[in-house]
Amino acid sequence: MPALQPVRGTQDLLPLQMRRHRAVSETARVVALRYGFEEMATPIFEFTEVFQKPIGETSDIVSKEMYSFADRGGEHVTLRPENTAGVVRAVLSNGLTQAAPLKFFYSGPMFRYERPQKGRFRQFHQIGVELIGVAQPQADVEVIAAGARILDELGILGRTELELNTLGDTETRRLYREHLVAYYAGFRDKLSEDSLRRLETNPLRILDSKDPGDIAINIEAPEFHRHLNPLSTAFFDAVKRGLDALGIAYRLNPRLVRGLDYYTHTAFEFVTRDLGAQGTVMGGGRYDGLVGLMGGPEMAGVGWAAGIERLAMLIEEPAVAERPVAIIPVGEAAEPVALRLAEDLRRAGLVVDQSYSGNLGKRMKRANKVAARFAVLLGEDELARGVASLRDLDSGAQEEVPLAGLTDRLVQTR
RNA sequence: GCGGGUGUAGCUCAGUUGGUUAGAGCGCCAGAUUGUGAUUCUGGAUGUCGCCGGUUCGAGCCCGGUCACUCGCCCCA
Repeated sequence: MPALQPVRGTQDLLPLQMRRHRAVSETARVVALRYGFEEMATPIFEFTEVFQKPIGETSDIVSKEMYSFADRGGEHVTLRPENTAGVVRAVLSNGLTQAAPLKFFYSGPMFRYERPQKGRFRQFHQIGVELIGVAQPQADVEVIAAGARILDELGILGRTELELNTLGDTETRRLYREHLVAYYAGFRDKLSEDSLRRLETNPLRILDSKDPGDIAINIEAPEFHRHLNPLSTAFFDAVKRGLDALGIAYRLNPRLVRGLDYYTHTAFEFVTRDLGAQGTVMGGGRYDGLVGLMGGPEMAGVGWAAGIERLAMLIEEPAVAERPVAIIPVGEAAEPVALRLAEDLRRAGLVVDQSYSGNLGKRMKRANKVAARFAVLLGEDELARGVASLRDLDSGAQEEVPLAGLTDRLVQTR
């Protein structure tokens, strides 16, 4: 039995779970389309450099979580750990910068070499939207609104809370970072090991530390909002006003930072308490500067990504699609008739289940197992009279229906 | 990468201070019912006790290692 195991951190999506995934990605796709985001897809692997610089050399993702390898031609490629960099690469590769604003929706697998946990996998799936080429705060508001709408249509908006913060523009961020490093430098002997490391890699992260000693130090740390320049403040105010106007509730969280280097201004996360340690269900923000960083023109951008597995764990069991009609031939002579009838019904759009062997009792059991709504019984005596016995499997009522009118009859009962 | 917990049938889980043929429920298969399912009754099959090694007369149980899952840290979706 322990024969073949899936690779650590990967999982099979059997029909039960696949239905949940499909419900999430399909709901998201339909809603995103209403907001004007068009579906697109990029390759699941790219040249390593596509991710390296944008995400940041010091980020956890690039420094220790990427599936990178040299292919047979010696090219250094990486399984995508996230999709924003890939989308921006596609924009540049296809010369789409002239067509801004660009609005994209995507859905697909991502790969990170992390320690698996509840709601955390090495191959996982994300849905996401990107709005590229709009520097106005309305874009942030629309992107967040689309996310909230999707969560709402999935029936889980009430189980999440929107946390909001601003990272300021590039200038603000650079100055604040300098202040922070200067402040923490005075506590080198008191900071936790993790935070000492963060001081080198991403000092903003120290603000988010859970270490009691760090928390004490953080009380006196320079406050970010005091370093925001007027432009950044005005931008953030406009985003908040927009959300207020739409009635989208949020909680300001000055400690909310993003793991990826390319974020500026708005940062947000929809979090839940229902998934243990992996509370973030959707996260994103503004990334002005990313397009330029990747070699394109200076171009604004804002977007989010959400984990399909995490969302799938939160939603109600999706209803199974349409219940099938079970075709049950009795005797050799009925087999070809049943085969044709099944085709006719399918052509008419009905879901049809066929049984392959066994006596009538066995085939009825199968019909029951696949949750068939009706069973169509075709025996010698029915054939002789050009009829079929139509059995309602819920009520048990059974009647004879002329074969010629069977399709119409079943289509009407859908 | 660090710390804790758990691995027994397809699934959920019992299994006494180490003791001889390892159990239950559900599911599965068959029969009661050779043209009528989901109910009921009767019967049946299924295990490298996660894996490797050690201790012991004897290991599902104790010890070491390993793999997987899981919870927390880290990080994030």
